[in-house]
Amino acid sequence: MSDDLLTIRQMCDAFEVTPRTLRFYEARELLFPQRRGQHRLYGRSDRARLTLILRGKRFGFSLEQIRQLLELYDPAERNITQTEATLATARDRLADMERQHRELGEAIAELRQQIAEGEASLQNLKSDA
Amino acid sequence: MSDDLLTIRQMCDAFEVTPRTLRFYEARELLFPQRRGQHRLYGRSDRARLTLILRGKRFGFSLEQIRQLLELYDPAERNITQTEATLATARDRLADMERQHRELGEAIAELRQQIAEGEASLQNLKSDA
DNA sequence: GTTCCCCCTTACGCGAACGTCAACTCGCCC
DNA sequence: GGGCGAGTTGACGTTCGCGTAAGGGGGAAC
Repeated sequence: MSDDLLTIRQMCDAFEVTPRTLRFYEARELLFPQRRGQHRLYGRSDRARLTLILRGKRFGFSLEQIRQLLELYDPAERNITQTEATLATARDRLADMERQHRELGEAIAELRQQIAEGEASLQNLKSDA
Repeated sequence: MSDDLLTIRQMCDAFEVTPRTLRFYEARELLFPQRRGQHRLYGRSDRARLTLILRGKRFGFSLEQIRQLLELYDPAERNITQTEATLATARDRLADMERQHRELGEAIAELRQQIAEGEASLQNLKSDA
C-alpha cells in the first residue's frame, strides 16, 4: 500500500489550488498532512479529502459544513454518542443535497425554456434588421 | 392583471429575508421595486426575481452570476449584440448547472453509502457495549 | 560562501454578503 | 403637538475564504 506522498507544490498542481489554500484548509482542520521536518507531505487520504472538499465547495457548502461531512469518512476515534451526532448531521446534509438536486433539475428545465425563448426573440430581432 | 404590491416588511415576512437584504439586492441591481414617495413597493416581477435569487444562492452562485441570469428573464431593452451576450452567459450557467446536477447525484449516492457504513459500525459499537 | 529556490510562519488586507447602529422623514392617533 | 411605528439613507462592523507581502530556514548549485 505505497502511499506516495506529494509536496505542497505537487498537490497544488494536481488540484489547481494555491499553497495558501491548502494551509488554510489545514488550519480549519480539513486536511492533516504529515510533516517531514518543517515540510508538509500529502498522502492518499489527503487527496481523497481534498477532492471531497472541492466538490462540496462547488455545491455551495461552507468549509465548516464540509468539515463535519469529512468526519463521516474518517477512521477516527469513535464513541457511540459522537458517531450518532456525525450521522445526524450527515443525514441533514443528505437531505439538503437531495432537495438541491431536485431544485436544480427544475431550474435547469426552466433555464432551458428561457434560453429557447431568448433564441426565438433573437431570430425576430435579426429578421427585422 | 392586479399586481398587488407588497411593502418591504411584507416581502421580508414572505421570503424570510431582512430589509437590509432587499435594499442590498436593489443596490446590486437585482431588484427594482417601485417607489411611492420614499417607500419601496414590490410587485409580481420582484417576487419572481427574488425567488430566483434565493434559489440561485442555494446553488452557490454569486449575486453577480445571478444578476446576469436574471437579465434573461427580463423584458428589457434588447439589441442583437446584448441578447447574444446574455444567451452566451446563460448557456455557460446552464452547463455549470448540468455538471453540478450530475456531480450532486454522484455525491448523494456516495453519502448514502457512507451513512449506511456509519450505521453499521454504530451497531457494532452498541453490541460491544 | 552566496545565490537561488522552495518551504515555513505570522499577519494584515480584501471582496462578498450582509448586520447593526444612528439620525431623519412621514403619516397617524390621541 | 407629542409620540410611535414603519420606512429611509448613510456609515461602519463582521464573517468567510482566501490573497499577499514580510521575514526566516535549509539544501543544492555555482
